[in-house]
Amino acid sequence: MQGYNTLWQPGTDHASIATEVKIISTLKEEGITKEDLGRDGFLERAWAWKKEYGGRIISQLKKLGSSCDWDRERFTMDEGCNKAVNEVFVKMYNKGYIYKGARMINWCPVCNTSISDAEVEYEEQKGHFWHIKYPILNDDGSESGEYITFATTRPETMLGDTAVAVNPGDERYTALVGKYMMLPLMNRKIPIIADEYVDMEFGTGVVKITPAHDPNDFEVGKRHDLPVINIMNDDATINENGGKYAGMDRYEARKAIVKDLDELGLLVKIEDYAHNVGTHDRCHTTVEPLVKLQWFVKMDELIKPARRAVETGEIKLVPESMAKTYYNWTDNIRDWCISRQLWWGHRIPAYYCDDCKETVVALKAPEKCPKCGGTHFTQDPDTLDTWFSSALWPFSTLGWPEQTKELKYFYPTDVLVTGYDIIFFWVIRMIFSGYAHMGDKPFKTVLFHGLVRDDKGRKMSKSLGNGIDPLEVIDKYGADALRLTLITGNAPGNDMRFYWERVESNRNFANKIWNASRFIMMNLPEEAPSLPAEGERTPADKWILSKLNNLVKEVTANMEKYELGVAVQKVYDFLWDEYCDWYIEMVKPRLYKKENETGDDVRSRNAALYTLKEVLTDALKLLHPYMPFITEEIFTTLQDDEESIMISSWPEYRADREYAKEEAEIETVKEAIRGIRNVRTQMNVVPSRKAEVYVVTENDDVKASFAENEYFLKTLGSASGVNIQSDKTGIAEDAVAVMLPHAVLYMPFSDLVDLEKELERLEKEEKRLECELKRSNSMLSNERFLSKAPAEKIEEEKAKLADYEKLMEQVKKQIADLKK
RNA sequence: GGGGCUAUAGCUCAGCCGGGAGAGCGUCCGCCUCACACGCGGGAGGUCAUGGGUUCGAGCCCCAUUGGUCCCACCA
Repeated sequence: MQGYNTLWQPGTDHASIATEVKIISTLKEEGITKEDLGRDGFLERAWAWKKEYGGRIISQLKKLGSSCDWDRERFTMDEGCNKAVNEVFVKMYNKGYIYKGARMINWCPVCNTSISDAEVEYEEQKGHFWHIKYPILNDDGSESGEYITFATTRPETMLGDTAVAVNPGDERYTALVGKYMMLPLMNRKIPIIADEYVDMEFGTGVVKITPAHDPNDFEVGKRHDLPVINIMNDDATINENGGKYAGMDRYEARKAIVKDLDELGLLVKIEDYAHNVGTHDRCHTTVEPLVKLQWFVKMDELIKPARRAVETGEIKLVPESMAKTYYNWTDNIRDWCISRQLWWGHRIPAYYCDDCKETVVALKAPEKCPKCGGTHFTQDPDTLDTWFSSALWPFSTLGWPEQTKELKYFYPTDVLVTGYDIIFFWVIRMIFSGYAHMGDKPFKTVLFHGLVRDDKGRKMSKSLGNGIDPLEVIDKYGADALRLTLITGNAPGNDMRFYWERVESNRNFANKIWNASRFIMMNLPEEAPSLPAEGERTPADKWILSKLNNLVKEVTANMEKYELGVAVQKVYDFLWDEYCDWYIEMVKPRLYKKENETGDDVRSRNAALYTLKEVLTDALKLLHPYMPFITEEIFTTLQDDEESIMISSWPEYRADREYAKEEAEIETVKEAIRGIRNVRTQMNVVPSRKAEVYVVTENDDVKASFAENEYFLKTLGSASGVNIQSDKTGIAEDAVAVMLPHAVLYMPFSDLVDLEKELERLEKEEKRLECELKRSNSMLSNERFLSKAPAEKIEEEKAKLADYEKLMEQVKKQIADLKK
């Protein structure tokens, strides 16, 4: 395996709405608001709550044997990381990457706070569509007597209208574009403009534009340089810009305005209309879009190196398909609004002179205003977006801007493992921040995993109550089983559903390994077995070594390609099927001490024990990344050479451990045993009833290998005796046959077997072979296959065909014999 | 509205480079065989969403359609 310098970085905590909301709700129980506490008091409470909450988690982890410690946890909001955040903010501001600008935000008039898009809940409400008309003016300013009609769900916002828009392609209105109209009630002259935003098909194809109170209108207003007239106070009452409606609540004003328009004859009609309205998810008040000054990061330049890094492969995304999503974000990037109207977070290091309102951005509060010399400043009340500090995580947690030795060693790190849902929020921002402030990428590879959902495919959430507490899972089935469940069962970047059954089956696997290890340790002598001489290894020993050797090669390759699920599936199959179900069973007879032991018996037992132990040890190493606890426990008990599996070397592929001959030999024997078992089950033969087995083959190699491994047919195939011969001499005519590519096994079941059933079975086999022969023949007689397919594929197919033909011959002969 | 992901056994999912369809769970049959019943042995079960195309050959590559799902934006 390649070496990694990945650092398990300290836990961090960031400004977050969720935290603030949580704390506010705990305060609510005591009947106080955050304003009652004041900013400092609030932060103090927040810290206390955080510490208690975090402390609970840590004490649980400690119970599970973790060495984590609250004091060692480091928070981004502590002094060290706060310093990095300020440093970055000031640097970017001075370079012109951070600016202040107007932006539409969601405002909750009841909570008197701005809320994030994520906190806006759209609910369908029954409302009305008010159809209104505005009088069109002649060029000299007099009323033309013509009107333009449109519909609105929010008539009160007309007080802030600064235009009316139509689609530029809409022929109905082409002549009107550029003309002016009189805004009723306010007596303001406003233009008729053309903008793509307007949907010709919808309503009358006319939209009134209120840049200060609608996000789309705000964008339209920017494009056409329209004035932004704010008509509302923060508590959603009409302000002085609303003329005679000033002081009214937004809904009162709506009523009054509709009434007044009606009296002027400008209200065309009212229709019922159901539409989605944004509400605050906590108090369900209808949110009010308002224009406020916010801080922004200018993205067009900063994003370039981040896009290039993935393009050139300097940063690798796994799976690669995530690049599509990545580019979709980089190519449609907009300036990043980084200010949040919260208290729990990094406060923006911008200070305003109390006297001249000059803005000073600095690491510390300035003492003297550079413009007027004033000495009193007020810091900007806003905090930074969670992701602003998170974006600095790869280096801020390592002590930057100090050039610490951790920073030198761990930056850039190798792999970031994260969920695909935060490609935009976190991954992209870490990447561009890395290039901007460190001049280098933060990591070389990003490995994306999916999200864990519940068994119905829903996202786990508190409100649904469908979350799974990992500690509960660990309590029931163990941390290893949970880890294995989360790593397997899906490909990188795909979501997975959580099933208790899967955890249980992985617990069963852990149990299987545990029992296998117990069996081996039971049999290990006081003195560790010694390395056997080459000749002391049986074909079975070499077979399992060869299998392990290939496993090491494949698993290593898979892991280096981050195919973690595929890799562990192979280890799982090897340990359970090959090692436990076959090798241990094969080796058992050699382990038990006999009465009159020869030196060969002792040496064979030693070889078996040595092989059992070495194969298990290496397999445990392959499994360790997935199931660290059980593998470490077994490893340290099983051997004394190394202190911990964590620092042991990763197994390596060895050319001298390729035992092709023995592998083929044992596979044939396995095939024979499976065939025997199969026949016995189909014939309903009780396991206690042994049967004589005849191996008929003309091939000397096959004869030799059956001779060497005949006792497996006795121990695993319930054979009373094994006879190896070249023809059917001395075998009952009605013996049951098992077809192998290079031999036929016969079992004289005459008195147990139903002849009809046996014929049925053979005819089924004949049918299967017919299909295979047909397929293989058609491939090999296809000229285009022969001319275009690679030579090795053709050879492979020819060999298969030969095997099928041989088997077919045997089956036909047996059927004929039985029919006699 | 924009952009992803996805469709394979009854269920949940693998399937690496295009070359005879796999696992776990469930189900059926037989077994408490001295590591393990959280187990052992054997079996049944698939038109790889649909329709085209490329190829000697498609679960895999291309196009279209339909269903599921997520992210972003949002309907005057």
